[in-house]
Amino acid sequence: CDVLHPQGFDSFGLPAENYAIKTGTHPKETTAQNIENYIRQMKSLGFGYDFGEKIITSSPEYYKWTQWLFTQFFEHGLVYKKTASANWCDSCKTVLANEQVVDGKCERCKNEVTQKEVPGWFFKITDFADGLIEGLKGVDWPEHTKKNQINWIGKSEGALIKFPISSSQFSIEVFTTRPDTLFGAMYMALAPEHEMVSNLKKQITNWDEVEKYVNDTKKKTERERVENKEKTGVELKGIRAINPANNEEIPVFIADYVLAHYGTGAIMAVPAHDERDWKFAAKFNLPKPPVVEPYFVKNGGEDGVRDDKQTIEREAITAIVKHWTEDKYIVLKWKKVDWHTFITGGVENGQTPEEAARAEVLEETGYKDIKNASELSRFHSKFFHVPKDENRLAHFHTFYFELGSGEREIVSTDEQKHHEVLWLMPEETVKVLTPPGHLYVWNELKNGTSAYLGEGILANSEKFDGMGSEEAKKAITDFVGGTMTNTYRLRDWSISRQRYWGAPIPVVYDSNGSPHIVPEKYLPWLLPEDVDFVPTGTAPLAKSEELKKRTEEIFGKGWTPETDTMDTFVCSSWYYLRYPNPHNENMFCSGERLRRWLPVDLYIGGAEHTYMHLLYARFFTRAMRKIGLIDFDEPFLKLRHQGMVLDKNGVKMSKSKGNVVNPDEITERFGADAVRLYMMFAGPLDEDVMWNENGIVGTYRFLEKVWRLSQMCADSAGRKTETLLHKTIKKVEGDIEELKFNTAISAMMIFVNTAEKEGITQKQYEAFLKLLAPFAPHMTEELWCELGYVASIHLEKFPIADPAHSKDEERVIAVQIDGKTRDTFTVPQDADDKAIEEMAVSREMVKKWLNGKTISRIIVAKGKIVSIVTER
RNA sequence: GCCUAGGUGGCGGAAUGGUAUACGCGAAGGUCUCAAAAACCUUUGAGCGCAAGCUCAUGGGAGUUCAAAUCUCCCCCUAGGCACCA
Repeated sequence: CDVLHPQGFDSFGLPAENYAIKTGTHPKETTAQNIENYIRQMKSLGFGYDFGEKIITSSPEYYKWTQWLFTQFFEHGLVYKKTASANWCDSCKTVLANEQVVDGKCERCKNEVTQKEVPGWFFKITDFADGLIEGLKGVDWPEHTKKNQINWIGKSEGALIKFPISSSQFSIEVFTTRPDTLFGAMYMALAPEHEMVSNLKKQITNWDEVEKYVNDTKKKTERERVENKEKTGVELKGIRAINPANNEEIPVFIADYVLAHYGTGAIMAVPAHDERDWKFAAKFNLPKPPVVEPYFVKNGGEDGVRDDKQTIEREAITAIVKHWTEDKYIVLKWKKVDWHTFITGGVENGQTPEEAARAEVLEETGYKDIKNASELSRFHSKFFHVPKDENRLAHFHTFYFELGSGEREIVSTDEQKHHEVLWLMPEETVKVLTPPGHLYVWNELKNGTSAYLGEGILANSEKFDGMGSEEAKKAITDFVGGTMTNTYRLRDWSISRQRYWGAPIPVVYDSNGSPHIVPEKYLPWLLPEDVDFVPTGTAPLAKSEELKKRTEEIFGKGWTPETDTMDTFVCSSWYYLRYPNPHNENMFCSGERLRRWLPVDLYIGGAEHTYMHLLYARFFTRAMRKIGLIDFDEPFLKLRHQGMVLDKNGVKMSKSKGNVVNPDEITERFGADAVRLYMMFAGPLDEDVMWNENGIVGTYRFLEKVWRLSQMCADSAGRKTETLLHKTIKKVEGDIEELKFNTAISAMMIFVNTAEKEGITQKQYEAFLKLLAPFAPHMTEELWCELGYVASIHLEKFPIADPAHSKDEERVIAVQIDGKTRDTFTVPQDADDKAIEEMAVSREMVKKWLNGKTISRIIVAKGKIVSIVTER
């Protein structure tokens, strides 16, 4: 079949620009030189690309279409302008990428970096969030890559709820995934950047403190806010919010753990059911009342809920009882069922739960001297009560009792029939306890109360008490007039860069400052060349007289050009659509060629592209389909990752570390084929490869053996060689299909080692050379020529494995006795399980090991293993 | 802190429920040689044993199974990524 295996150069970007700044050479020139060198090196390694079809993203021929796509997106409402916070160096007057910020300082001038609102163009990738999640179902990608993208997009289902600010006309909207916990909201927290902070300035009585906190936050990079473990914040004194569920006033804080760009930039804080809110509330002495009580449903097992049985709902108690002198606790071991529990029982009419608990302790264990009593958290539980033969939905009150002495009454024989009273140490208790609810209260007793994050049954929530979390989410949202909605952690894609070496954004501004796209007939909107690209604090393109003149000549006096360039990820988000038709001057790609070649069948790239490139490319594909430019949703049907090459200390190779290997030098020493083989042999494709020159010696020797083998071809050879040849063809073919080049090479090494010993015919040797040809293209071509062929070996068909030849006459059977391999023997290939079993038990070795034991079971597995199990 | 992927000889790795350590590197001994290099042959997980062979070993601990590097749970460590996601 036809394969399009193209190669291109993503040549815009910061590294090229930095290199140009350093050397004073225009990036256009260095880029051209580098491309030429790369192509030469790739050719010397025998890479079979068609370099006539190459793409260079920094060429006007290509970026014309990058710009054209921008204008298409613009016209279809997928582009907009807004300000967003970015790392800003006030000394360089420039935006910095996270990696250019070192310890909160600019890597170039060491000036302190602050967060600044910077205007820029954005692509509406969030419009496609659901599709980007759904689309992953239909593609053959590594599971972990899919998982990572889904987590990155981060869909949360929740509600928008408004909290009025008392004695003002304002209200603040929050997004929450847990509207069921609204009655437990004890404070609100706003991102320090939240617009309401300045709106409410007049009413805030501690403005100085608030302003200082806002300014301090600006000094933190988002990363520092993330890594800060201690929760900080400042209360907005003089401001109170009203919890719309119960109309109670709660304090309002600003806190940097709340991020402006997620949700609404404001949260309702429920200390009892969120870990961060719990910590924050603890620090600021705020109450933490629980409003959701844990609910455990037991499914499966002896005590799992059974659909065919009736369910009895009742109030219940459970009690943890501590020994009067030792650190031991009462656990009941049940007799009719495999249960270990604390003391449990029902609450009778007229009893308080505590009375019921005390009575139950007395009844079941006889102990009566309860010295200290305290109440623990409530929980709910649904399970099948084996002794009572019915499902139970029990609402538990839990108590902790400390005994004062061992004073005890006699326990009725009836109770004794049900369970045995054990006194257990804490570590034993944890091990044996059956009900999850009991483990939960035990944890609370031992480790103190903490935030309960799960769902459950509502309490302290007025008329919603007793409702399940799931149902309550909608009910409470409706009750306060909120709306159910989804939020994503994915943010819109900022594509503006204040740099020189990128595709100019094809936008001009009229004299009022309103943006207009550059019409198609003026594309490519060329990157001006009369620009000093050394950074001076103004955007490089703003310094171009030519660009200014061009804009005025075309659009009129007073019109000005956009001076930002595009993020290079824009260029790389659609290049695969250009590959089938790279020189088309009328379209980004003809419809015919799109249908012929796309989507991409197999895409190989590093795992580091999971969140950016791969997501952006998928967004582009979906956006272009929406516009009607293409007719598929997913650009890459099958994706596999390749690993990085590390130096021998396991460090990523990079120019800045000076640990890179020059392919020219290494090819000179070992030859391209040995280097290629080593790279493939060193490990699985998707794992990193440690560069170790000693390893190349191995593949070099292998190639020498292959060469020598050409002198050893005879008229006939052992049957072994023929069998192995067909096995090897099958193995190599399958491994290539699965991209397991390391094991394919291993199989070929085994073949050569065997052929050396067993002999080889010319026909077998020729078949082997064809197998090796894709791996070692140069040497196999040479040998092919020496054999007298005129046409290239690379035009030959791949050998076909003959199943009739790839089967051995015999196979080896292993015998395991009680799980240990004790003997092996060979049987004819066609032996059946019955015969194998009979042979196994008649073996001397097997008889010896079976000496005096009775066989209870014999398993013949996959015609390979006989497993004999004796009675124990 | 969170997400993802890993942890197998001296080293790179093989085996995805069925004889652990394929293949390669390195190392030791030998053949050839005046010598060396190259090449070739033998050995090479640990321990015990004259040997046949036995015991132990896939980060640690528990479990499921006739059988676990492989499946389940807990813990430890390493790498990569990260935007405290309400």
